[in-house]
Amino acid sequence: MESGDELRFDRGEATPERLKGQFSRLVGMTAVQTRRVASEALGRVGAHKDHFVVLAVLDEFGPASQATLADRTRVYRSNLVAILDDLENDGRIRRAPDPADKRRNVITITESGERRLDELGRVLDDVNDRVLAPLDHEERARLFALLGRVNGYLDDGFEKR
Amino acid sequence: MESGDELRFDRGEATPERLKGQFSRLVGMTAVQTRRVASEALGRVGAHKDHFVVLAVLDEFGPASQATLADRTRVYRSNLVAILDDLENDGRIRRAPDPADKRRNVITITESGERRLDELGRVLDDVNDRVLAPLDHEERARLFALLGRVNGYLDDGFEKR
DNA sequence: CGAATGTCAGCACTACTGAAATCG
DNA sequence: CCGATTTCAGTATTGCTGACATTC
Repeated sequence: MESGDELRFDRGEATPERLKGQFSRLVGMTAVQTRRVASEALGRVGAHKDHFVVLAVLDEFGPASQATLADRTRVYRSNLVAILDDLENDGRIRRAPDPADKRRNVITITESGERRLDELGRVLDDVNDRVLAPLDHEERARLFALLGRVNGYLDDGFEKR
Repeated sequence: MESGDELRFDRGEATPERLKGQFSRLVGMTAVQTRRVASEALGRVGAHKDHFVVLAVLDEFGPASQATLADRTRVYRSNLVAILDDLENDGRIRRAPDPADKRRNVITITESGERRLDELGRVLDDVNDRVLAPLDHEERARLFALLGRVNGYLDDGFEKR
């Protein structure tokens, strides 16, 4: 057996350590553990992952209907309803019927929502720092770039629904 | 504002694109999509993610009790039962009471199980190739190394239960 | 009429907890 | 008696589907 290789995912007949070559397992375990840290930290301030996502795209793209909000956040329209209920009850967003199209609601972030976004952003930045602690600045950038390319490819080249 | 950086996850006051700097979101979305491809491919041959994992560690570490098998695979003991039921019914493993300790079962992979392992390994290798298509050989190795370090850190430094 | 929108109800899957029964 | 092992029952969360009423 040849040695020296950091990791083996190349097609060998009977690979000794098959598990470590499985990307689905590696990325899956990392995601589960990262999610646990993130949702625990968010839960401590009474927030949910999607609260941040919705506020972030509202801040970045401006007011929008729930349908386009669902597209931008990748949160399903059906699940978005409860998230917006939460945010509305806390005064983080406004949900007003669109006069131009009575089917739609126009969702707008409030100033309270902007503050909340900053708060949640700090919480998640801290989570990032803790989870990515073993990597230095440059390595984190490389990891983001590589994962981002895989993710983008799965979105596009793999056909959407 | 400096430019030219591929991605920004460094702490800037009001980062314009906050979403793209969130590791939890990036790794989460990638994991979900990768899992979909993997479990679809495995489902086409009537298999489950954990079937492969269990067979792989049995092949690598040899016969073991369900408890140690659960530790090695990171499949919960409670969930492991059904997985072993499946594999046993298909003749992929043998489950025999341990004479030395009547609480335990000794799980052993059969020759049919070895063949199944090879088959599932090929299926998952193919999934890897399809999911990681946008990355060349070297980039895949880098991604594995980086993700592996984060994952290992979350296992150790973050304490286990 | 067909299509889009917000909403609700529910399903599937995964990760996880708790407890009972058996045995060391 | 305490602890470990297998098993079962059930929970929580997430991603996802389908249907319905309203409106374009």
